[in-house]
Amino acid sequence: MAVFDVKHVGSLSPAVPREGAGPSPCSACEIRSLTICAPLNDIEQTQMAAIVSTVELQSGNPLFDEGEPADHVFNVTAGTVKVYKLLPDGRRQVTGFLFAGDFLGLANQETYAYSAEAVTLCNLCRFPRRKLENLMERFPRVEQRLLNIASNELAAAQDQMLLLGRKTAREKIASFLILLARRARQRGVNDNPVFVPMSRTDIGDFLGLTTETVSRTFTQLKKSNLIRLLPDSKVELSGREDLEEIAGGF
Amino acid sequence: MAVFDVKHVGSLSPAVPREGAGPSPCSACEIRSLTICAPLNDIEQTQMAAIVSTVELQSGNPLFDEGEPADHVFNVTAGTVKVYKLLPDGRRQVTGFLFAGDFLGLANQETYAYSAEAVTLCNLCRFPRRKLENLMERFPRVEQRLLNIASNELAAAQDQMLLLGRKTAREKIASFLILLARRARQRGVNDNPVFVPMSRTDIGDFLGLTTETVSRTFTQLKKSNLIRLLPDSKVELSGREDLEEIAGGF
DNA sequence: CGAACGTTTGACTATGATCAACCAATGTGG
DNA sequence: CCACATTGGTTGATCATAGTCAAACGTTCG
Repeated sequence: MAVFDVKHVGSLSPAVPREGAGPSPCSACEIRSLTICAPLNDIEQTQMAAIVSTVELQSGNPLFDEGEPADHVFNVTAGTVKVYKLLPDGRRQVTGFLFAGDFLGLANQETYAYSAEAVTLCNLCRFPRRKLENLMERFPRVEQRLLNIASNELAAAQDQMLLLGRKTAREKIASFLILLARRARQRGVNDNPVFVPMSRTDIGDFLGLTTETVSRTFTQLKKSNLIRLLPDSKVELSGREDLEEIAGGF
Repeated sequence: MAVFDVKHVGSLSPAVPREGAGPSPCSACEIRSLTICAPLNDIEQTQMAAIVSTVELQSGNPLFDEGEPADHVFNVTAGTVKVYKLLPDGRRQVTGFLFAGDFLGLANQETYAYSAEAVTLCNLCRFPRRKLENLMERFPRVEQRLLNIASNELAAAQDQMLLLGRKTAREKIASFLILLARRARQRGVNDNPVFVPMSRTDIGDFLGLTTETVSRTFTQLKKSNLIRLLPDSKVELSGREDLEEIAGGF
């Protein structure tokens, strides 16, 4: 029993023109510039559409688990996904939150090296790994794009190591809020108040803190008039300048 | 005044055959299978040699600093390099140690996002970023190789996040020793006793600990008969099985 | 209405940091 | 050649940040 629904977007065989009368969802894709499909022209896009399927994932449901065969890669088109690793005794490290446009599933192992789970209701494009690799042979620009994405992720990972290894709880929370705001801005979403869809536990597992410390630090920042907690998981960054300074470790 | 010496390996212009009578150092390269040059055939290798120069770097000297224009990428051929990021007040996070075969300098920014410095006497191959990019257009296998390397680094970064965010000092030190041993093994070097060329400060900055805690944890492991500290910066992993368990968080 | 869950707050604790002294090895200059 | 300084490492005493354990509160959902 699958925990998510899958729909095929294009025809399965490149020889057959795409089925139905309407255009493939890809041509209407509003976030293409953010995805791995960004460098494709119309013809190439059609070939991409032929191997892609869309996935809808309810909040809290797994996309895949660490150790599973890594048969697919994904592009988030809506919602928020978290990726994490576990220790045998249950300690968890969230290594990233993914939003619309973000790519997911890069690995050269046969199996996923981490688990992925929906934080909110999500939509994703799903590519069979093998078929995408074949396509990349023909479209080197997609491979370049992927290398570009990987480089960015690597830089983000290094920032996160600095945060985890050397920042205080206050600096971690400030950095986190600034990060969410920046990422919202990148995809053209309102960045103040910023939408914070994940739980205190998830935030703690991302920042190397406990939920209690996350909660305490939020109230502390609130009392300093640097943030305001609004309804619907929104946080107003009242003292954005100061938050940036705290986040930067000044 | 440069802190490192540079020698050109091949001719500067691809039109002119490589200078001198002897073969380029690349054809004698003992660690090619570990580097970005691995997928090159002889002809391609010659073109690569034309843009490469070699760098020797004394222990403690910088290769580049965060914020500098990222004009070159590097491949370590001998010795150990550390890469790190700093906070304004001097707090440091070492994000990685690099050994023979390791690639260095990936970034899509105009500037380096981190600093790199020699831990021991080092040799490196230096590639002008722009010229390598041009070469990659012609040799897509090098780009694939680079994507492969980036994927591996990303997986390693996620492991390190788990370590920094969720492991105890004891688990961090055990993980570190196991990591050094595994990496030594990968490049065909004796992995027990393992060579630990970096200082306690560097280890602490890599693991998110202070030098004192690193030192105390070493003595603690020593008293548990899991390791022995040998001369010449060697550490014997006496209880390797147990160390693996501790490192894994059991 | 009650159960379950996520969040907040409080009291106390523990892990690792800080501050400080000491030791061993290495290098320098008289 | 030896006194001395410097550096890296170890150990000790104390402290502070964040973790643990616990309780209460508010929301949401059967």
